[in-house]
Amino acid sequence: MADPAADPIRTEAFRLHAELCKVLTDAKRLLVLDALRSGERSVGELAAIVGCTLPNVSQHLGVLRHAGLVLARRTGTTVHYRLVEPRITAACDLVHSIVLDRVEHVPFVDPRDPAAHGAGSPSPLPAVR
Amino acid sequence: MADPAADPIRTEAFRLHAELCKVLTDAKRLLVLDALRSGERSVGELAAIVGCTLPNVSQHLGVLRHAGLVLARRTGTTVHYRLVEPRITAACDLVHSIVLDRVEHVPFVDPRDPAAHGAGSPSPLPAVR
DNA sequence: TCATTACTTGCCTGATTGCGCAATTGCGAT
DNA sequence: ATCGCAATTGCGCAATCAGGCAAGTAATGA
Repeated sequence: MADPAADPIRTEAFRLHAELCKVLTDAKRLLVLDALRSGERSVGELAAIVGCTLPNVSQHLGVLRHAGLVLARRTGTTVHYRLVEPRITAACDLVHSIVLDRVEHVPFVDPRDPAAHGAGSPSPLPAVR
Repeated sequence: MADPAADPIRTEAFRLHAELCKVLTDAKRLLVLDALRSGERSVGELAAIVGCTLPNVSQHLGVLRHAGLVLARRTGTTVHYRLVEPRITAACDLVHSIVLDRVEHVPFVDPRDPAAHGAGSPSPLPAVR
């Protein structure tokens, strides 16, 4: 049958792929990656840029570090982070361009607006034909 | 200050970006997207390819459809799905290449192997310097 | 109309995730 | 040694998510 779902290393590759994508599912982590495009940043700087507490950004950096997307370098008491995987940046650019295309056509809706419900569901399902 | 974290539409863009990435955090959904590269597939076919139940793959297709990554076309009783966003495919290729590079250097470890612990954590933290 | 095939949706449960807060570590200076 | 700053870690809570199962819908054929 040559069932593609039965190939263990292929399955494993897609599992790792999904796991790597999980790292990119937080807006703050994406902001961190974006901030690191311009070069090294300390944890404190990143906390200020992202706009959250230092422990919080540190945890996010831990996730990114564990995933091998950033590298830490210590100087005295401060730790500087930098990007190590340019392909992630490229992938983020692609996804981000999709999002930007979409917000272009849908001017802007506040996600907390209770009046905007049912407006964000494309292609429900074809009824006939 | 021009605080980048204070720009609401920028923040919203990254929120949507993160949300779109959430769609890609399931191995089965990635397998579905991969299967659709070669053309349209019915839900039943995809269930067989991915190796799960039909309701399960249908739910995943619902997620992909809702995210605007696939489109459904009905013919009789069967529904055929196809890709609509080539940039997602390209982004997946990039991330997948990273994963493949990594499994190349780490032959293969079963994720359920209890003997392989602590082997998958790169760059713990720089101690000194 | 009734049965069958193909697919979708709803509901429930166990597992995961993000965040705030407090405690801790690591390092430099007094 | 001990104080202080930078960063990390542990813990508990609320929210989200994947998967299985049962029920519902849509179209075809008898």
